[in-house]
Amino acid sequence: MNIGDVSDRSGLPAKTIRYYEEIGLISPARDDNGYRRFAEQDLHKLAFLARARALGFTIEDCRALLALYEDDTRASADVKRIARDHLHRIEAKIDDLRAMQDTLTELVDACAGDARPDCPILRDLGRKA
Amino acid sequence: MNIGDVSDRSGLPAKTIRYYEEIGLISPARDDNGYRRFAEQDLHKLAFLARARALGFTIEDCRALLALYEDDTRASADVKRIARDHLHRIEAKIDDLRAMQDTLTELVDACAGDARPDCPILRDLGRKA
DNA sequence: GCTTGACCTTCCAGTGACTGGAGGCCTTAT
DNA sequence: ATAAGGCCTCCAGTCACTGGAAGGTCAAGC
Repeated sequence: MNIGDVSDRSGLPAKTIRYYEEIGLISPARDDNGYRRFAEQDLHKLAFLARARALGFTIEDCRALLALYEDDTRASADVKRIARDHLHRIEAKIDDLRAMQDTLTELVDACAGDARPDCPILRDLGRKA
Repeated sequence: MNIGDVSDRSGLPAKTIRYYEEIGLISPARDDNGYRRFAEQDLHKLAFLARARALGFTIEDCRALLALYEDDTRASADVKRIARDHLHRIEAKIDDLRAMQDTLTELVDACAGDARPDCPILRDLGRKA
């Protein structure tokens, strides 16, 4: 398979696949013409990475997860720790965003949104702390 | 006021304040020795920026909001549009994170987290699509 | 007057995870 | 033979800072 094929089958842009090779997540073989030649195993790794990234894991998390995935002697506790830490970060992020959402919703609701200059949003942003 | 004073009073790191000058959000005066000299008005702008950033507005949103803030002939509709668009992006982001949270919670709960290699998290990531 | 330490300055590089584009080689179909 | 499309590398840009190096300035204490 060339890069276009694995791109289609993994859903990852070719650019991203090249980037993953550059940072050492995958190591596809090369044909004589310099083209990357992907085996099924490479595709499988890319699909793994695509799903891990879709769940919001960082690249370094992905690197660790992939290493564990390929290590038959792993302890599931190591996987779980990575996932739980990531889950906590997501929950913290949600909390932050919810706080912003609450404030913004109030402000947007309070703003007339007409041609007049008076605006509770700007009043809030410009208030003395 | 020197940069350290406005940093303390606005809560923004000195580095960030210099950066805001570099990208044209503020234009503090300069003393003969080259030090930035901040007026109360500069501090007020920085506090405005700090609050807008804390609500998650992008720098370009902040630039637009600041321009509206200083424009007596503004229409509140323009402010409201920026805020509402931003609110929608936040809500979309929350939805994305919640979906991740749901999946991750399931996976973490399903994983024993012990010394054995068997792991539902990795099984999920490595499943054939 | 000198030193010390806390400020302040600019400039450069790095972050994360790509993404876009230039310039050029390779393959396939007409 | 040529044109289209796929592949290659390398460089730059994204966003909003952040860290650090190298050096100028200022106030206090000896």
